[in-house]
Amino acid sequence: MSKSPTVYDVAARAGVSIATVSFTFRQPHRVRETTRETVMTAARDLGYVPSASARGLAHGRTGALGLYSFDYFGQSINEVVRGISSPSLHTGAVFSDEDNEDFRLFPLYHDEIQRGMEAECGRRGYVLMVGEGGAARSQSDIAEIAGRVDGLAVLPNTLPRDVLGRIAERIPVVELSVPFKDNGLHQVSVDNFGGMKALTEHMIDEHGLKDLVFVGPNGSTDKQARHEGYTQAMRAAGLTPNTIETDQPDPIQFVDGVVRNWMNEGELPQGVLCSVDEEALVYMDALKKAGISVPQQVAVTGFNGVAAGLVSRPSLTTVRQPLIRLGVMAASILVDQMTKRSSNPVVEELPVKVMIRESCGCES
Amino acid sequence: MSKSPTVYDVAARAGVSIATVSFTFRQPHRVRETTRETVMTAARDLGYVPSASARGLAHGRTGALGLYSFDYFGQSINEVVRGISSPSLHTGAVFSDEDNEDFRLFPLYHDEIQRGMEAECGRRGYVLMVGEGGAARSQSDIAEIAGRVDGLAVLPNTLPRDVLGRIAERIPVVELSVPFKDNGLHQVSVDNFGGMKALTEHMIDEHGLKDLVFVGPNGSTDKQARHEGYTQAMRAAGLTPNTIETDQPDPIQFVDGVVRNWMNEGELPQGVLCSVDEEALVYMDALKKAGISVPQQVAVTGFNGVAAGLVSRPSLTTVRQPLIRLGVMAASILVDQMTKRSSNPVVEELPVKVMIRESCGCES
DNA sequence: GTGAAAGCGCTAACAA
DNA sequence: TTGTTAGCGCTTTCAC
Repeated sequence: MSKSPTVYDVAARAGVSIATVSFTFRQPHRVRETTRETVMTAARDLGYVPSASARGLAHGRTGALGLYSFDYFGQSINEVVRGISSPSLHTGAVFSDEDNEDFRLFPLYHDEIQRGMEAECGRRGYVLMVGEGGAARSQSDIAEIAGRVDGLAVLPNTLPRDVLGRIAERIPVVELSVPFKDNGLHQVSVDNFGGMKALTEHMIDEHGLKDLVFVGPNGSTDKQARHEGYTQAMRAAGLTPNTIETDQPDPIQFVDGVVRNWMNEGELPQGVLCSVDEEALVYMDALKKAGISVPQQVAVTGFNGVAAGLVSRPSLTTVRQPLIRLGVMAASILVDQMTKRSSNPVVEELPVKVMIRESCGCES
Repeated sequence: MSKSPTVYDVAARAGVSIATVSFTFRQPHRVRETTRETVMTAARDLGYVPSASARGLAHGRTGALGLYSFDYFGQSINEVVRGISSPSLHTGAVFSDEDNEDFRLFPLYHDEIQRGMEAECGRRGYVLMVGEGGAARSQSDIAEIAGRVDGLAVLPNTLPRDVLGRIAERIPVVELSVPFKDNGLHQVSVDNFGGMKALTEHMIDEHGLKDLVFVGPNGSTDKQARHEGYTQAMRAAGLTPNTIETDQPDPIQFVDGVVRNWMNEGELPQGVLCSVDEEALVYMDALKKAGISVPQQVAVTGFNGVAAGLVSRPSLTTVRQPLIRLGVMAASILVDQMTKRSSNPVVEELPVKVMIRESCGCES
């Protein structure tokens, strides 16, 4: 924690000017080899670490990209960690570190997106800064991260539109997983509609199921497209769409109730198409608890393709998003835009893939 | 991307000096309310976002904490993402976004630690910067992140000791998940030894098993402590420890081979104690494929407590690490150290909890 | 190939 | 309460 050595210290020790020190690091080819070595040695001896702040200030760019995520559960993750609030599954997220809380299914897809960004950042010479918060955050909070990066990727339901717009005036901003909106921002999403439509068709065509119910929270942007895909496939087959909104504070309990209700009424659906994997896992559990076998009596499917769906029994038929690639693409767009900024926003829609596994009734 | 407005612009527009603008943001109570509003309005109108670089430079601190992770598979995640290299399970990590690669079990515990740091950062007014890389990274790469943060948390097997030491001279550094070493760095780890010992004892005492084999990669620091716990519990019960190292390029294939071998020899162990959950899941799969039932014929256990172990069938008996809390603690130590630096390194060992589920033979 | 010097945008004394 | 001013550490012309 002693005061960090600066270019001045290195320069003094090496007997050169600070410009030479700077050149040695930034444009090594411009300094004579002997000089370079003298400087490098001095730097090493001193334990010199260039100040990113100073560099950023002088150079006009920070060298960092930002990923701004929703907070978990529409509230600060801080509170969740403190155990103040009860977990919920809306966002596909649940968790607590409490010893007696066993259930923790994070929105794993967020992690994968981040990983993609991280990778692309590394490749393009940037570092990644992560932030989180809900739409409620104040403008100054946002500045906290926007002022630190040269480009920003944001997940849905995080920053209000006007704030995003303001940030976008300074640095490129890409929205992830949002349905197309012509709002001037760059966008990267996946084919939620097509994926869900294909999956629904699989259930109808391959398994001959007719009574298929779609379950999922509403309000979430990309889930709407999935719902659309489901609806369209059902209609095309002359079937009646049927939707249950899981938008409840305690999804596990809610789903148990739904299943119980089905049994009381004596009318189990033939298949439950969930808008996210985590939800599907909950349904599988609830059905199992109720003595109903999946997929024999009721088929269940998810969406996203998180790892948990691979190890579940039965393994989960789902639609896999290229999450890593989403992150890679976001970072890539940002970096590209920083150099040659295009007049029109870049809009990418990545393909998804239906992953047929066991829970739909196919032998895996 | 138009040039960002600065304090000067805001000051001009508000008809005040730049100091007043600065005060308005940093010490609002020190400016008259009317002035404050004038300034805020001007700032909002201009879309002013303070430059973190300039602030960091002037103030002497960046306001960011760093988390430096291993790269996945001992190589750059970049290559992994590009699909250049084949996944491996050593680090509990496997993955690919390739459509035809279905197997992706990330080292989820890393994500949870990060989440904890993120939460604590938010609470303490910091942002989180993430970086990754192996011991092979050059010093300048490291500066890339070390020069940006006020404190750094590092996962094992990332930065070489001497580099860490050099960084620690400038900013607090905490090592995560390392067995205690008196190296002057702050350390946060969990009771790997005790956890594995307790789990082994459970298998011996509750299930009456005697032929228990420990499997896991060697080399990994915290796995050694787990191995120790296993060994000690076995010895204490008068049993002979037996270890298989899974340190292979293709763990799935390797494990299949191990199982096949057991069958050929006709000597299945009664229990397989894995050093990480992901490995346990692979063993369960391999045993299942070989027609061996878990836990009836062979019990299997893991370590870490990742979410995948909850949904697997049978669910995985394991030892849960308080991962979030690890991250929280790391960030907390860093922030604390920045203000009142203690002379001695802070060394914390967090407790773990044995999670008895189905794969050990207990009815869950 | 190297040095001198002018900022980059902001903070924090110190003055007023 | 507000303004003036001197840096913070580095990059980058422009001379030499």
